[in-house]
Amino acid sequence: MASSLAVHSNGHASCDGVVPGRAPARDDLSALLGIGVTVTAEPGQTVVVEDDPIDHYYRVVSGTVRLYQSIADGRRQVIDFLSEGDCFGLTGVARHPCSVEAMSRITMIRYARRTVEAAIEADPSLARRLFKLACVELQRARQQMLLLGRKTADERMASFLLRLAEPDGADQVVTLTMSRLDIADHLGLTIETVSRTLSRFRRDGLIDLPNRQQILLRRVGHLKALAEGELAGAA
Amino acid sequence: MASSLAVHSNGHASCDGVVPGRAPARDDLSALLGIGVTVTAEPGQTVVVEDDPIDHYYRVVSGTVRLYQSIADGRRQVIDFLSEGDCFGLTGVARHPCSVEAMSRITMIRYARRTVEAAIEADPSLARRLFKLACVELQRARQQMLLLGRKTADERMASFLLRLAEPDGADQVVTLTMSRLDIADHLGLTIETVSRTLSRFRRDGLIDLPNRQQILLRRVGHLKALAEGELAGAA
DNA sequence: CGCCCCGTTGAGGGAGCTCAAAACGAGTGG
DNA sequence: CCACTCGTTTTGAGCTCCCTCAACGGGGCG
Repeated sequence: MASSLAVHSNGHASCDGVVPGRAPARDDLSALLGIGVTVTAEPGQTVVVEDDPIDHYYRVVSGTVRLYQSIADGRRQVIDFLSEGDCFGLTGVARHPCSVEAMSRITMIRYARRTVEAAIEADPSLARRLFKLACVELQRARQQMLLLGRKTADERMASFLLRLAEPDGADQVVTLTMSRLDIADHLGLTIETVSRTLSRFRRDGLIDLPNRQQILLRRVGHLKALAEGELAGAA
Repeated sequence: MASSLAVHSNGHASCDGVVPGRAPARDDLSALLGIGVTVTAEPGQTVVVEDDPIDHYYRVVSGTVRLYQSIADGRRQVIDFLSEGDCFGLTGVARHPCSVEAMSRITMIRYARRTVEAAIEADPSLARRLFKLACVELQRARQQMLLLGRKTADERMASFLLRLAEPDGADQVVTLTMSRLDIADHLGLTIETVSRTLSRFRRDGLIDLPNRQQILLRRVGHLKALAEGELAGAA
């Protein structure tokens, strides 16, 4: 299942602890690490396989990737979606906790694990920043645990849409970079439930669906109430 | 809902980023931080409230606590159970991502946030260790996401039992420090489903239930297969 | 044009939830 | 030692939300 990877230098690809760094800390590492190896991959290609030993650290330059875990019969949990500026493979554990797959044609910069460790050695403040990044990721993961463990399909969908929208505005347009299947596997639902829920949101005037990639949030307040579970017994 | 806390010095209590450190790194911090303030709490008392600003770092000395998140109508997701040697409140974010509640009479050592930050300043290697701790936590959180998003009730229960057992042996005795309700809220199930699942496991010879607090694992291999989702279509 | 993939919609079923009651265990007081 | 209470756990019966299975629709591409 692990596919080859279009790498500019050599064909090997592997990474690590998977602490995707979000925007706030984007530049920190790249400045310290200097030049890495540019790597590209095609949609569907596997960059990293779960449980592989960790050899590299990656930073996404363009395109989108998904982090996921899976079990025996193919069930899959999409942990997160990463895009430009996000990182993964920062190590704290020996083996990859997730597989990483390209969702589009992607470009990444790859650094050897030793390079990163040397940089940490050279600049101790780097470790602190990595720690903060990891804490933010942890917070995200825990919010997702609440979503997966205790929210209804409607609440999951609303939470997901609002997270994609991020900067709060009145009429938000959300552009989906992932398929319905990816969304389903991220929210612990089936593709049909995702589709049905979106359709019902549209009928109820919560959103518009101009096309398959875009969603217009019409009643953000209502969606927020839904996401927070405040409309528990409502139609 | 936030209750007072029996604190030896003053009555204030609050903490932070919640990176519970597991056994491997237990001693690291305490050695560096020196003496903290001893704090005790009674069963059911709230030590930290979600979204509170983070002021302290805690280390559990005795007893058990639960970390959880909750939403409007009282639904609750138990993130983790912490016991002797585990830590929480290591900061990387400004506000508590979880509430923390005592499950038994507990003793903790509390350090001011500044103390911890000064220690990090003094010994840069500390940040690296914190980072690794956070990565381990992240890995746990992600495994739980897979469990919550994609596993059946049986698989969740089996996974949970095996995680409590940890050091693999033939006939493992697991002692539960938490109620059925806590288990349910950790596994994203109801108390009834937890109870029914355990009863069925007993009928099927997978476990014994000598009393309400103890579980004897009889067929560990079978439980493992269940936990990994390898018995997807079996009775 | 025709194929294929993805998304949508429909009908029916089942795993787990809800509501309800009984069983159990621990603590308390007579 | 027993009677009583109270909280937790177990068990039962019915229902619901979401899943499964299946068919249809539409856009992209050869």
